[in-house]
Amino acid sequence: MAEETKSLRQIRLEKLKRLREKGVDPYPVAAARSHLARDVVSSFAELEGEQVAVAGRITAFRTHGKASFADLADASGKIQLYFKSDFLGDRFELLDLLDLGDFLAAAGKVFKTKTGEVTVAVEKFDVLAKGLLTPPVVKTEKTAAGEVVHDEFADPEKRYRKRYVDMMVNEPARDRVLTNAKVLRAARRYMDGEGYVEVETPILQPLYGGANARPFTTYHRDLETNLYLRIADELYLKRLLVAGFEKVYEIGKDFRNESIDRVHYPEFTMLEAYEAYGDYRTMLTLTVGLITAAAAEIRGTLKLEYQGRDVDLTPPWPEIRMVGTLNERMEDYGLGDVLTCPEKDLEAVFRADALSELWPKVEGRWSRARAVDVLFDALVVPELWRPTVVTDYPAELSPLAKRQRANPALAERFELYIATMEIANAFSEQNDPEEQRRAFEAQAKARAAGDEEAQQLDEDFLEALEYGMPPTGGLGIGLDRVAMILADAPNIREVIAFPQLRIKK
RNA sequence: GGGCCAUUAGCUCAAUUGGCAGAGCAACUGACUCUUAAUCAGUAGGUUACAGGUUCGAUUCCUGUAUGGCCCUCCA
Repeated sequence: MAEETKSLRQIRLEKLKRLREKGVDPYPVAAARSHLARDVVSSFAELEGEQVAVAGRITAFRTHGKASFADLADASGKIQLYFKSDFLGDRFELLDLLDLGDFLAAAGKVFKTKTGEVTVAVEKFDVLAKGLLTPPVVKTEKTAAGEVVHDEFADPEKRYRKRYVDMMVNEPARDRVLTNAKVLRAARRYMDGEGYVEVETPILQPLYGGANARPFTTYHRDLETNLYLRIADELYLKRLLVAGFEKVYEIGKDFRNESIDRVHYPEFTMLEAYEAYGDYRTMLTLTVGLITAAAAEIRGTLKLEYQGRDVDLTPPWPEIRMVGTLNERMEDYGLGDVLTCPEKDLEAVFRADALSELWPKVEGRWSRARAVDVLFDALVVPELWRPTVVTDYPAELSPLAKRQRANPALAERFELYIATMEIANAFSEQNDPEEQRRAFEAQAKARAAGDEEAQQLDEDFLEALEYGMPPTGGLGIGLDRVAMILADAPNIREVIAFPQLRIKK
């Protein structure tokens, strides 16, 4: 600990000691509170002249000799306190022993100052928790142009490492985490309202499946076996459809052992839902309903701004066909259809100057489907700003989905993109055990060829399918990303309360 | 894994060509009984991320390391 920190802390320790010498308990068990800060302000008309008791953290002091003002912040907002020696007598001197960051309870009459600020004229106050460390002092100035933040606690590393300090002093940081909580609540409310049953399936799994990703591995001592942290809930939720459940959903963390960037985080929150007798169109209706309901509930509008650009969530959302759109975009290369053209021609496209930078993405694990996926990601996805539903994915990229009857090369599947982020992914779920086995075997082949993210063959899941699973629509929604959109968060870590950083040695 | 950039007081940031490391906020002392980035006067606070190198002299130039950010790569 730096010398300077020690001395600031030392000063506070001495104040703590002096409080105790004066018979003040700096850490009492409980506090009486009659009103939230915001409610005192909003109900001023009724509360003027009435006694209130508020409690919170001291965020500012403005002393004037025998009178002092302080700002007291609780979860609802801020209220100004007015300490006057006439009201407080000997207790007024205790103010010298208070610091920014301390928790305080204060009781007194509500009034409005000369300058019009709703304030509590404190007649009695109690220390609730003495702080020993000095929080960063962030001040906001009200100007004609709006609020200006001074000395903002803004260093990304400090903010993420001491997230409780970040959220203590930066209200927007707190709000983004709160928005995440609201998304969870809105999603549950919507799914429950649609008659879905919320279930829990294993996080520790003997085999991982349901997505293409590298897992985290752990070891169970008593079972004497390696287990994986799930990368998806999918295969267990489908077993529940075999079991006789018809509408199930799960909200939980999935774990994928990949790097962190603006939109990816190794433990992220996924909503998965499965509906018997539904298909991917059923799940699209559900997705639109859930996301618009969440936006309306949390933001009060469907017309949002994300990172300075308008995002209108008003349905219907445009639909584009993945392969069809790509074919249009690739007309200059004279391929015709990327799914049926000679594979050599498709490969040649990656040698063309304009696309040569994409070659490393397919080199070494070439397949037509992968090539199509890479091209779509590079050429089309960056343009998908407004909510866009993408259909007609190659079946090969969708091993857990049913094939389209009219065109077996394509899967019954959609992905939803908003602000170029993949938000949702849904299929008509494969329920033919033999088709499913073939798809798994193709994955096993890709795996053997070096694709570390290809899926494993899950015999128990296949056995479950052999008992019969009804035709089913399935859906996954990345809830952190929904929260990003609704919180206007530039980075997925902003909506996560305690994002992981490298351990500092 | 690769490229670029950053790291100075508790917090936010300066420091000219390589020449005594500064300011605001916070803290401390004092003044002030309606302030709100309160104000005014004063005081204290530093291993310039870490380890080396070049130099009479390094916050500054060089090398390495650590951590972080952004952009690539991979996952949703």
